[in-house]
Amino acid sequence: MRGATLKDVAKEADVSIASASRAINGLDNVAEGVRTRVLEAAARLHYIPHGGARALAMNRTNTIGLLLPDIHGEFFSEIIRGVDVAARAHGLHLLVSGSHGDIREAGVAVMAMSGRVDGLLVMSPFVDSQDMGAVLPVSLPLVTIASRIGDGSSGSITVDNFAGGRMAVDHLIRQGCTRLAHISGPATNYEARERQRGFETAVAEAGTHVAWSAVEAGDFGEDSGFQAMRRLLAADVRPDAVFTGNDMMAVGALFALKEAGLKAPDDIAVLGFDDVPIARFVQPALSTLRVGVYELGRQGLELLVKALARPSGAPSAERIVISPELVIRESSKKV
Amino acid sequence: MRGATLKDVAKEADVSIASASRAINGLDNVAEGVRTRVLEAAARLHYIPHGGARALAMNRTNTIGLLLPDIHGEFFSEIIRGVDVAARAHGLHLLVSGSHGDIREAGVAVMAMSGRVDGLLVMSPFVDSQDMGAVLPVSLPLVTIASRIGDGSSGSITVDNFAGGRMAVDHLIRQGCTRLAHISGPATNYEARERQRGFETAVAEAGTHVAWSAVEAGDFGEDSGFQAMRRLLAADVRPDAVFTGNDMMAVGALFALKEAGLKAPDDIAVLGFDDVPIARFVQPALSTLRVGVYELGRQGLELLVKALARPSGAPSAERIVISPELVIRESSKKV
DNA sequence: TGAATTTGTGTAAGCGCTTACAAACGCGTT
DNA sequence: AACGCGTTTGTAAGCGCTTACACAAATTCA
Repeated sequence: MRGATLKDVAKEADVSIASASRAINGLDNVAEGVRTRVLEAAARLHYIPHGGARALAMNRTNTIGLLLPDIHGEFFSEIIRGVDVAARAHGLHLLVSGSHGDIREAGVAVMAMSGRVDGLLVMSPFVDSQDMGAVLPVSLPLVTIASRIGDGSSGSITVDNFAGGRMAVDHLIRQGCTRLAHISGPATNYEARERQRGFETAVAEAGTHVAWSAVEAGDFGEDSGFQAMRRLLAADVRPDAVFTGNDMMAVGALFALKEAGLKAPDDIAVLGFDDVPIARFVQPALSTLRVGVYELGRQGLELLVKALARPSGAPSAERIVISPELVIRESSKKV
Repeated sequence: MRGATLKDVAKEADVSIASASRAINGLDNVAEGVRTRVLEAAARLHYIPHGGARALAMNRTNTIGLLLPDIHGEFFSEIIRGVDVAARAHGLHLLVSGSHGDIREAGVAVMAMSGRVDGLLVMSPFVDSQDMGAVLPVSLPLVTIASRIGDGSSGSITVDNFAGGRMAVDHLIRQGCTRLAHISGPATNYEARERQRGFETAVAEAGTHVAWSAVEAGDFGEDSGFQAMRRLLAADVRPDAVFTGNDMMAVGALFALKEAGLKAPDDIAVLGFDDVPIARFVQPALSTLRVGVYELGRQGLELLVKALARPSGAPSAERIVISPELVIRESSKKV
């Protein structure tokens, strides 16, 4: 049972297809009689407009494409939610594509979206995202989220990870810690690198306040945090504070601490990054740098909507930078 | 800079638009010379096929619509991920629409998807979802996830919440508990009702094994679990085991317990439902009934793919029922 | 060598919709 | 009665693509 088309409705109402279209879209240049006849016919036939066809004819899909690296965990759920809520407010739909391990895959996804979306919201945390520019269609308005794609022509919304790294060190020093360690995220991740850079910069600037510092490699996964903390504990000199590249690694680190019979924050203060929901529930509750992920998604979409509204020769590529916010819970509170 | 069209490519390669189409789509009835000429021209012009137009012409969008009640929290993130991974494996795209408070909204979303998707994956946990059938277009293949929409014509994948409720009671009794309480989910939620029904049925069947039982109302939110547990504790007779309609309420209940200076499982055993990631991290680690949410999404899509492959007069509406799995952690371990 | 294929290519008719344009129909004016 | 005007309507040309069909060219086979 193929759905009825506008042609069917027009025939049923005994008017031209053009009039039917006008009536259905509520244009005002239609006689009342015709309008009701068309609307009744449409109802009778269970007519539902064909979005695809309409999009083709109007050259507007009312859909935006959302490209994510990997839809895993609370982080992405929040991004999607932020984007979805904002999109819905603007009457836009969401074509989502996740799980892109690398740029090539993302490129394929972009191709496939071409002609189905009015704009693109892209999150690509890979360090080499620069090259992404080559893959993206020039003709589509684009906003990047927390990515390094800095081709300038696109809008972007990013988190100030560097500042976050510095805030972490400042906080830890203020708690009286002097031996700081950082468990870093994957080297291929731009955000992870920035956080680490913030850490290192702040440590360097702190001068004598920091007696010792180290960086241990992790990969954003809980277990890598666990392992890294173990290594830290096994070494000659132990840190009295550990700042991790994200919350999940902090959770892992907390477990390693417990395993070693140590306690946070008394023995070692622990500070995460992101403020995922779990952070509130672990023991001790995890101090962290909150990133308003929902806002990231929401504002990202708003930015894109603005870009869409602009005449096509979009000049001003707006940029938003969000600062992380220090959330002090138990795991880092020494005083 | 509008993107190049097939026509442009054809002109550039000096062939007919039909040949260009064939070359690009890799059909075999094209001379090698023509093929390379077209491909080169396409590359030169940065041609990207217009998905929308192709969909219209072929009457196949390679997109499936995903309708969710509300994209919140880990649960939905996992569903989306399951669906996305499976979709990608089949070369399908995902048009996602979330945050549907009620059926009317969902209906609007469905309309908007019409003509943009080949099939629909719907999750609508509302008790009155029966009526949803009216809203859904008859012409589209449909699979429901964890919903009550039982119009028979559609495939479905559901969780055996009733069985889960019974398993909860069985487990609690086996731990030696005799005074069982249930903190229920919202009455408007079909899954919540089934879990409760399982609880009540099992209690009734347990005869003298259960000395006392009660049901306290919650709404799936953490705080409602907290409040409900408080009420339970304030009453004359206290339960020695509490089974909650989902994990978040269990988490809230755990906090209420802590507030009252009581301990789980020693004073009161606590058992949740869902096995969200947080369950592993709370103190004590939460026992729960695991629902393979990722699998729910993945298999839901697989079901839909099967339905799509079937000739349009789809007769067999396949149904899958997943049983929850008891995950015993600390919060319910008395022995 | 001519007929019967087997290619390869172009023409054109859609897919379901919107929308410029022109035609048709009132209507009040002169 | 002829005119201009504003309102309704239908005709038709797209949107960018696929694909049935027809036709020409390059085979093959008797």
